[in-house]
Amino acid sequence: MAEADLLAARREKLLRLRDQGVNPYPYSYARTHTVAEVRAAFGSLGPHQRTGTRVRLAGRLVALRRMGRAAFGNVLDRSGRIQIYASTDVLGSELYERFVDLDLGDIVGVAGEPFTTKTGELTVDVGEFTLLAKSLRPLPEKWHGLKDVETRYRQRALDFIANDAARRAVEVRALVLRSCRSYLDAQGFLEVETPILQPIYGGASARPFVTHHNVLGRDLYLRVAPELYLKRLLVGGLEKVYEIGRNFRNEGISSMHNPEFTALEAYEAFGDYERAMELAEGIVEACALAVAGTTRLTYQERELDVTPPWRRASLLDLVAEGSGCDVEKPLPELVAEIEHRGLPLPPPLRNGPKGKVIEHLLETCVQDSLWNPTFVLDFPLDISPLAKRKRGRDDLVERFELYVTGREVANAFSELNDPDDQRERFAMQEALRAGGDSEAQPLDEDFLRDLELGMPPAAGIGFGLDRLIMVFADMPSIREVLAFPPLR
RNA sequence: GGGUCGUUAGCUCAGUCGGUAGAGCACCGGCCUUUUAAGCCGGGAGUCGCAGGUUCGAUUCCUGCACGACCCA
Repeated sequence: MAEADLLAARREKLLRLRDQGVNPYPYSYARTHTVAEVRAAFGSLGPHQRTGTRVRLAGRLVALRRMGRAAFGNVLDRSGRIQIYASTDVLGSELYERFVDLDLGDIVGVAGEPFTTKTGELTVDVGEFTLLAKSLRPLPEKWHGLKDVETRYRQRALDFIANDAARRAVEVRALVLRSCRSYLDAQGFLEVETPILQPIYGGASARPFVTHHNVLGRDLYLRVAPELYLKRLLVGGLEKVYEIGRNFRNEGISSMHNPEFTALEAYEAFGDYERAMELAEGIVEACALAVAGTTRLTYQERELDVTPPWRRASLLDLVAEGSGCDVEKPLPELVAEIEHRGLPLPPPLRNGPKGKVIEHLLETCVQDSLWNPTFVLDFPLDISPLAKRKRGRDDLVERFELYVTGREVANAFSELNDPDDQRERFAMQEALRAGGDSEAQPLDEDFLRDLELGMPPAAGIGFGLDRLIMVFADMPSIREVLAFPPLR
């Protein structure tokens, strides 16, 4: 039937119900049990058992199998789906006819006795039912469901009705956020909120979105990271702070990138990046236990073990091993060797900075192999303007990136707190910007002034939570873990 | 930005070496009191993504565009 006819048929039924005095959109329903609660209470019965009790369920009617004067259906609520049974024996013929006149997709309340069928399936024998919301549109196919990716993303509510995995991803996000908060709260951290609209952006190498404040008459940036504000809280003596919120980076969309993404940043005074590693292990372990009950997971049909402690490897060692290149060479010689070996190198990188070349080698020759959690340690100073120099190496900083399933999920430093060094780093960034690097970080005088007050040495870490959620939700694309993915 | 693939009924998909299209589910009617992708009988349902081109004729071939997926930058 054409879609218009399907819609018209439901509209006619809606009118008919109103004529019969039925309110198709009543105000509330006193539910006593979710589906999961019914299963928890009665799930262990053998076949052909009655319970002698009555439950009130509410949810969406997602299947209806008529057999003359009896029918089976399925009701789906937040916690799952359960079979229901309706018969003229219990309802009488008039109510029964009304029951089987329900449409797939209708939201209903049903009250009745849980029992088990001859096959042992837990079923609710409907004694009363109430239409709670008439559905005026057809549902996707019951067996194959809704598969078309474009429709799934454009009509996400329909996707959540039809696909359990889509709903599960929303739940996993909530579990991950809750676990991060519980872990950090238990460690004595304070959850804070810092500006999203910023007069100067900073804290990450990225191009910003620009917006405009009419009353102030000035442009503002959507933050690319909360880092500089969180550090100013450290200066202010808050000592252990974290923020969970949206960052915005003006870049493309891919299976790993979304222009707005959820970040967790945590800063702890008096620690260094060793402490940040402990935090990373603790946070991920807590999430794994909350979502899966174990730290031995499966991601995309491959085993993934996130049990701490994790592998630690130096960036330069990994890159040297993965690319075969001598990364201690000066930039021109390194570029020559890369090209001699036939490795890809985007032309703009040939002029450096050298750190970007090494980072590129990490991405192209190493990262895919970093499946179980791996701390990649000690980054080049020239691409790390907010991190403290590595003890004993002037060209490196105490910084790590955490890789899981071949993807970067976190980035952490021993935070730079020497205001004069920080000013020099900003100057290096300004020079890069002058050289055409649109992602270089702008100098922030207010931040420097606060650093001059004295910021305690500190561990700092930032997680891309969407990517972490992908791991725990076993999803291959960031769009699958966004309730409403971006659309063109 | 580049390459490859895709877009057919509400949904999931076939198909047409160029002659305006099919199935299952869903929907409508009938039968059916333990089904669970229920079953049986019957029925209706399509601008074949959009716009051009070639052709007697295009859903099919060609070009462009839109949207999407994957890969590359």
